[in-house]
Amino acid sequence: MSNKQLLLIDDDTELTELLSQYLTPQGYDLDIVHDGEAGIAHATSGKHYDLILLDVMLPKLDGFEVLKKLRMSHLTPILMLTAKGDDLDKILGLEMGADDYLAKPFNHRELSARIKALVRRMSLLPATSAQQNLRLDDVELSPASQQVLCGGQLVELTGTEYSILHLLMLNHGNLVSKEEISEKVLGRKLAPFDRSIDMHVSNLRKKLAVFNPTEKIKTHRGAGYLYLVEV
Amino acid sequence: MSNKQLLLIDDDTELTELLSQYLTPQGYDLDIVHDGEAGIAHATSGKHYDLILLDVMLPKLDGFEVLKKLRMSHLTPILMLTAKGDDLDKILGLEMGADDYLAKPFNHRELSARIKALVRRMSLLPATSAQQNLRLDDVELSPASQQVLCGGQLVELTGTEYSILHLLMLNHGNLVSKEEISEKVLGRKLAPFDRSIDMHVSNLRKKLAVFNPTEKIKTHRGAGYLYLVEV
DNA sequence: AAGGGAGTGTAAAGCTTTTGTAAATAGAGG
DNA sequence: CCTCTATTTACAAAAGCTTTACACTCCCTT
Repeated sequence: MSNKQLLLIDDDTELTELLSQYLTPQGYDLDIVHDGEAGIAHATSGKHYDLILLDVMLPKLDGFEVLKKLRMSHLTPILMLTAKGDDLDKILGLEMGADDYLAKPFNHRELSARIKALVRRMSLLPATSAQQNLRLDDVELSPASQQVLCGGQLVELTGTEYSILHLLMLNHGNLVSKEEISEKVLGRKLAPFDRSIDMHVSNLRKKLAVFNPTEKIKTHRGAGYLYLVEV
Repeated sequence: MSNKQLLLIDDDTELTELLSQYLTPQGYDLDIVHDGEAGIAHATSGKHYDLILLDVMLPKLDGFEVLKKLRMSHLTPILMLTAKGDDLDKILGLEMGADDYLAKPFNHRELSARIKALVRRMSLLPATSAQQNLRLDDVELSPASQQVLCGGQLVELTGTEYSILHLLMLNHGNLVSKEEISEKVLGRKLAPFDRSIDMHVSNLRKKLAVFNPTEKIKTHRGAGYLYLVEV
């Protein structure tokens, strides 16, 4: 299982065939689908992908739509491919959350190098922990299903609550500022009188307290929040 | 959150000037150097950079050399720029550890989008809790969680108390004036009859004494405070 | 050695800022 | 239109910072 798992979403079967032949010998396991809906289905199926190669021109759901939907829940690196050499496409793609962009027709070795660079970058850092289940005391969070169990009981969280809990748990024992939560979870800068984070944390505490009244999220006034760990 | 710190290494002053004008308003702080050696010097100076923009054609030490040297010790994302649109160049750069590669002349918006993508990707990773814990005798201070343990027990400090203790511990054995405390911790000049610092120090002593009655903060009348260390 | 001013310790009060949370509102997706 | 979430609003409560007040201490002066 040391092979890197890639998901290729492209309707050009000639190209996918070629890439498969090219990338497989280099130590990649390639899943190939030919339309946007299938792409989403695979990417969210629970299987872990190290990288997603995403074509822009796709049947059913175009690449940008796929990107947007995936980014709502997944942080998997995405490299976009497009037939158009159009700059606007690039910029849109990158600003919407893609990690890299390559215009067709591309040099296979460049694609390979870019894949390698992205995978290397991601694996150098504890980013993989973002995909792993997290368990702290009686709270268990599973990124694959986006579910949280507290003492074995399912806790019904909204997407945002889940993301905040995930961020806090990833950084357990470390202070996480509201600025950071806002930028990483809500994707925007924290505005002066924005109380959203407070509300989400409040709701999160309320939901967790149903199963275990022990306070897990500590407030550091003026600084942020901290997920407590047993010492 | 504060501005992202970029290091631009390029000998083309016209271009660096242009990029500076283009990127600064977008919320980046740009340090610019014009040769490879200075680039290495800056990158390894201890200052944290979120991203390094590196030209290939450089005086003294070319971009690939800089890349190779930097990668021996640093994982800072590197985006390479080059005048040649040569695919081989790109591949080489990426394989040597660059994270992205852009050929000149490039569209500024594409550069901006690629910078944003890299910075975004990096900042999604767990916060760098690089700051080191400080431990003096039985007092242990952890910058990551902004918590203080005394004899293994958590001491509940306010933000200001924590900051003052941090400052004193950093300068343990050295006198720290009230002026300095006021400016570094409270962010203002010490006013004539301001007793705030005295109060904070008083509270700090009181809280630390709960766990260990040994006096740790000594007053130097008319001069400041001093964190005592065992000899 | 006594007196007194300046600096310090600290309790308590006052004030400001931040946070918790219920409730209203806005918005997305059916 | 209904439902589920996210955000905004509003207000109370809490926490923290500063000010005030007064006792005490150091040290210089006489």
